[in-house]
Amino acid sequence: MDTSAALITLIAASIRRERERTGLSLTELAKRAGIAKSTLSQLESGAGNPSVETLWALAVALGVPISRLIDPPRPHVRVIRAGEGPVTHSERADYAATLLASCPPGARRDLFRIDAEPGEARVSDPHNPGTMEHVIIGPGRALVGPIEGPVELGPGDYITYPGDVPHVFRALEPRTTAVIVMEHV
Amino acid sequence: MDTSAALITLIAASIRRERERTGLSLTELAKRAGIAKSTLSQLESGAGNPSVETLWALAVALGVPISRLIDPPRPHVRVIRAGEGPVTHSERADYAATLLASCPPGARRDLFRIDAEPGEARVSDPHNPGTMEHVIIGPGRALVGPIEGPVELGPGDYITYPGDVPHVFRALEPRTTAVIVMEHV
DNA sequence: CGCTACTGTTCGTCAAGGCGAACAATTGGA
DNA sequence: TCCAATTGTTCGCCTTGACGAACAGTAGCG
Repeated sequence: MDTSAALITLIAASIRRERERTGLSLTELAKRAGIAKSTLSQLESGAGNPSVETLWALAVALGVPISRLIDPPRPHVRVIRAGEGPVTHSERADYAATLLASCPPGARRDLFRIDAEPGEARVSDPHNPGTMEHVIIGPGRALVGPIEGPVELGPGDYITYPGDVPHVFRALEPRTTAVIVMEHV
Repeated sequence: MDTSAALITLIAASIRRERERTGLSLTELAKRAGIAKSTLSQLESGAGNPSVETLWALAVALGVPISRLIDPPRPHVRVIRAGEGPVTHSERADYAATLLASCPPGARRDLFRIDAEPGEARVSDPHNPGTMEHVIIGPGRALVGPIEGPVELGPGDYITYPGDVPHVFRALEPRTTAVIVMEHV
């Protein structure tokens, strides 16, 4: 319906407004996106039901993912204490992954807390194409990354790598913890 | 261009194919989505540049976020060592936020590492509507959450709350660290 | 063998999106 | 002050997406 369309457009308009000080006028944005400024004008005014191509061009020109222009939100406060929560992938004694925030609804990422002990490297099979993983090491040290080139990381270190190739996590010190953000396509 | 459109359609088609065994035919999906099956047929065949309304209806009927039907992937391995990286919001001596992974391109979230010392509570102004924050505490303790009801958290604890209301982060112990995933709409 | 109910396809029609040009309304130098 | 270069708006024209009906291709059952 035009309610959704209106949402989209308003969001796009607000994003542009934020960068208006940096000289991002309606005309300029239309030029960068390669769409008619008349089209953009109508869009921002709340009318219209843009095609994906148009929306795509707009998102690229704005430097934001299309999702930013579309998907709706959801509020809630939730706490999971250390030691609580569902434990997935706990098939081994030296590696426990706690699922903090699962993907649905409305999100594209899974959030895990890792508690690991030194031992065998844990090798993960490739996830869906386009998946990205973000790892932040807490206390401890670990060897993390694609199987063909893992990196040794210490407390506070951060690494990101494609999740659609085999990758590895191997704790190098006792009671090594980490946070993993698994981002789906 | 039709390359992007083709991508979208192919993805949608493959999602449906996955559920074909559960009786999700093209006709059935079109009916549920409230769009003409001719439209869906052309879409899945790779032709067309669907409007947002159409795509929206399709995504809802499939029970997947629109992002799933659109956004492309991106590969890369990147490491930011503790102490390195751009430091934003470091206006205070007792609170430093390091930006690990910024939102564009292709993502909907910002990833921060927080290093904080006990002191004044850091109050964040509301972000864009629909924003969600996920916080995982590393070493230390902190008071985190919406300003009207923050929660005391210890190592490994996790909390999520809306980012579009005023919220607070106050370290309770020296050298408290945390990981914050800020998820945009 | 039909008959039925379904699959997904292609056709013609209508409405709507996207385009460019012409349009007012502001700003900024010279 | 006047001219130039912006701003974002509104107009007709053309293309194209979305629709519904008619279409061919397949099971499944009496």
